[in-house]
Amino acid sequence: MDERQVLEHYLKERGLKMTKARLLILEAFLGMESHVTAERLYEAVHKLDDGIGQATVFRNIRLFTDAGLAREACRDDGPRQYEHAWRHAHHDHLSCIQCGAVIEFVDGAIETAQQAVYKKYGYVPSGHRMELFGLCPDCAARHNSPQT
Amino acid sequence: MDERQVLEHYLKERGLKMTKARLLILEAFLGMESHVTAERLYEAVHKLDDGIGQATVFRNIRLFTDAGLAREACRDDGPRQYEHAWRHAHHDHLSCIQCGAVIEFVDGAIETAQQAVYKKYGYVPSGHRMELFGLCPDCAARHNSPQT
DNA sequence: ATTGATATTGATAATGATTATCAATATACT
DNA sequence: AGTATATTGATAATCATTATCAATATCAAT
Ligand SMILES: [Mn+2]
Ligand SMILES: [Mn+2]
Ligand SMILES: [Zn+2]
Ligand SMILES: [Zn+2]
Repeated sequence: MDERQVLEHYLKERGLKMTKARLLILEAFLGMESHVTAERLYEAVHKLDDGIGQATVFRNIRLFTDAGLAREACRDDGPRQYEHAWRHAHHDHLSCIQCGAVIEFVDGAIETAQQAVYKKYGYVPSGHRMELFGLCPDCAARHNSPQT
Repeated sequence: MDERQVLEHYLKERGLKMTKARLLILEAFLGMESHVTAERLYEAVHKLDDGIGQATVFRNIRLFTDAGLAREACRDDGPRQYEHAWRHAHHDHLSCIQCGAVIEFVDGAIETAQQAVYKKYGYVPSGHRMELFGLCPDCAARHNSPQT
């Protein structure tokens, strides 16, 4: 089952309709790298068909999220960021506060410890978001030897 | 060194001035429980002195953050949330997606594992943010027995 | 205490991101 | 093809926050 089929199934299931715009936005999204903002997605879509309004892009990336094709990535501030969710497993982020470089990772020990926290407080897990901030190796080096 | 002294020190250090409004907003903030929004802080301040504008509240809670008296709490969406930072150690959040109940916790195993992740990728740690989502015990119970 | 340089304030406009509104149109069943 | 209704694009509205700016308060030096 590929992304288009997932969407078609999701739509049919609740009486929604497939449209030219919807499909185009999906294709644009699939062709972009992770951490896409609605604005950047709109720009990409606009190149393929300049008749598509940006409200439609906002509406549909949101729909894709409900359908399980996209998910909101960590964002500290600024516009919402989306990443692919279909066949893209959960992961957390390690971000450089200087240059913005982002590493995606999964750490077994952390995931296990998180389950223990849920258990301790009697909560039923539904998901989590974790972002580690720091200086990437390059920025750290530049930081320690400013103009040597 | 109490909060007021911290602020005074921070101000003097960079040629800024202490004002009536500034002090009032600080006192209001200190008198409120964690996870305060600028709007709620403004309401509290307004009761003490209705001549204080809300831009001033926005400006000063931001200043407190720079001064190390406040810090931004996790927020998924909606207005920015602040919590006390002076003599309030780092912690993470476990939130109920149904009723919004929030538990603050620190887990040694997670903190240790996070350091290992930093090391693995050669990043210099500067902080992190983690929020676990789920159903609190009450909401989970209500969810399993809707109207029994 | 008076002065003077300047940081601060309150009111309000502006911004940025997202959502709501709505008439026109496209879609998908029959 | 006909029909009910979901969708669209344009645009207005909303929400949280920041910028602008003239008037005022602060504070270190006289
Ligand atoms: Mn990611
Ligand atoms: Mn907290
Ligand atoms: Zn970097
Ligand atoms: Zn709950």
